[in-house]
Amino acid sequence: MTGPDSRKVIDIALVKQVCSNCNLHQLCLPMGIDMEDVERLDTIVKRRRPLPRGGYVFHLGDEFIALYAIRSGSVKTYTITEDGSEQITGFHLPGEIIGLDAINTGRHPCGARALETTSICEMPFIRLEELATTVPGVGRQLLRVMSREINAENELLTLLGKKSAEERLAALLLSLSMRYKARGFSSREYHLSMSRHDIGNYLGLAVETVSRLFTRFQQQGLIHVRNKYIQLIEIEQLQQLAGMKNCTASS
Amino acid sequence: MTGPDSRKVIDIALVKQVCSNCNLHQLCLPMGIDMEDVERLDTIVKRRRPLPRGGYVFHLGDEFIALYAIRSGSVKTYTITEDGSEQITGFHLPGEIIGLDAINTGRHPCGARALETTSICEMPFIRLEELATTVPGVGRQLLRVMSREINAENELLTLLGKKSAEERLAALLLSLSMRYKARGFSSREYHLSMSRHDIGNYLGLAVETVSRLFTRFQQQGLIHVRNKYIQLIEIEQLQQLAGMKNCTASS
DNA sequence: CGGTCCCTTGATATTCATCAATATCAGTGG
DNA sequence: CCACTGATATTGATGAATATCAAGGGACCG
Repeated sequence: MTGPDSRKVIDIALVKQVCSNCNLHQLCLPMGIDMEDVERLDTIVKRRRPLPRGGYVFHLGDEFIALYAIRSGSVKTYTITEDGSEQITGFHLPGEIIGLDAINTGRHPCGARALETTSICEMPFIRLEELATTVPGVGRQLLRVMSREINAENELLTLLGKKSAEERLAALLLSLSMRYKARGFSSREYHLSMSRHDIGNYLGLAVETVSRLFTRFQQQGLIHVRNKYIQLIEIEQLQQLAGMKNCTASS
Repeated sequence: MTGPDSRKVIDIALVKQVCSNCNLHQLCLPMGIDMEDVERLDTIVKRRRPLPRGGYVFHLGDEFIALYAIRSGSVKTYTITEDGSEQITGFHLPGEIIGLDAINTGRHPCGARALETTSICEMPFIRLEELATTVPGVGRQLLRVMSREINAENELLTLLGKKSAEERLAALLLSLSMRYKARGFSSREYHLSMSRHDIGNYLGLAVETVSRLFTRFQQQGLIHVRNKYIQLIEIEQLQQLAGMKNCTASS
């Protein structure tokens, strides 16, 4: 740590530590904002030390101070029902912003925990609002991100309201696949950072059902799973499965 | 209509046609914005003629031009899945704002139809954004409204993911009750503007299940239903039912 | 190397959807 | 006012999807 090139190492680390150099530019808050303004955004973003698996980004009921962007790793957000059981409301990948649901009440109505070692960018909301008044693009983008969030939840609603267990799992696997792809990772294989339990919770299914579906999909040659590592073999068939169920012989 | 006091009648109608005099002030966009600024908001709000039952506020896929506030009546928003079936994503009462999910893509990812004769206020989004840059309160309130929407959807997610049919219906009835109350109507009795089919669709249940639950609740003396008119008799028991299921003899 | 959590698999139970028949309601026109 | 029509709602019988219960195997961690 004190060798001749330690300064250089630190420099590289620092360079990576700003929005303008972040490869998630196109997904995160800076999207559609020009360079000059991104630099102003940079001044208010704080980086926190990496969170271990299971660490809290924020707790349920915490006072709302900041929005959080995921830099690397993954996070689950969840609420707790009156009877004490947890409902996971989302799995979040790098470039996504969490905490938006706290703006309304000033307290976090959900909690957020890291599913693996995770780096977070903290954006104090007051500073962000200030910035929004001087930089119109920031306000606009903030609205867009929130709108996107509403869209995502609408999709999940449809999933939980109308779809079978099969369709739900296929949809989740494909959703993760597409989102990893958008982030420059493989869309054919990835690491499931969440437990089977979490998947079941999120999809409104029992753990056992999820487990059975994994084995069945594998037997059908659609996927290949080995613990947390998954390969999607027949993506098209999965899409069929996720989308339309009553299409065995018809249409 | 052409009697001596017709002018007065018209005047009253006109007076009611502005945000500053709207009794939904505390729920709608003007919430927390001071009088002066509300008047500026007034200048961009357009009132449309009342929509008949079944009329469209906007269609699925329509270009996004404006947000819409409900002035009176009620509206359902819905998406259509790939296989053509509809998923209702919300029932909306006076004071609520719809269309927020279109900001992201510039197109409405859901449709919106009146459940009964309904009056709507149209707020062109460009004008609203302009206003937000000059009046910070407007931008802040817009974010808050969106945040509230995300919260509402999170609750629905929990409902669809974890709760039994009984719990879901009880929760919906109570939600409507509370929302009517906040609008100055009775929380003990109200008019169900949506069909049983819509209720089932929204809650992820078959129509028949909804119907059976209504009769069962009635037999248990919890409610009294007659067609679309409903009275909540045992609100506390309904809350029990909506919240925690495994509490018959235990805890 | 032992403990604990996580995952898988099988047997059974339950909830709710589906199918089918009737009943009721809201219009429409005779 | 009444009969007629289609939409909407209720009710019963049956079945399928999925939860629950129970037990064993495997992975991860100190």
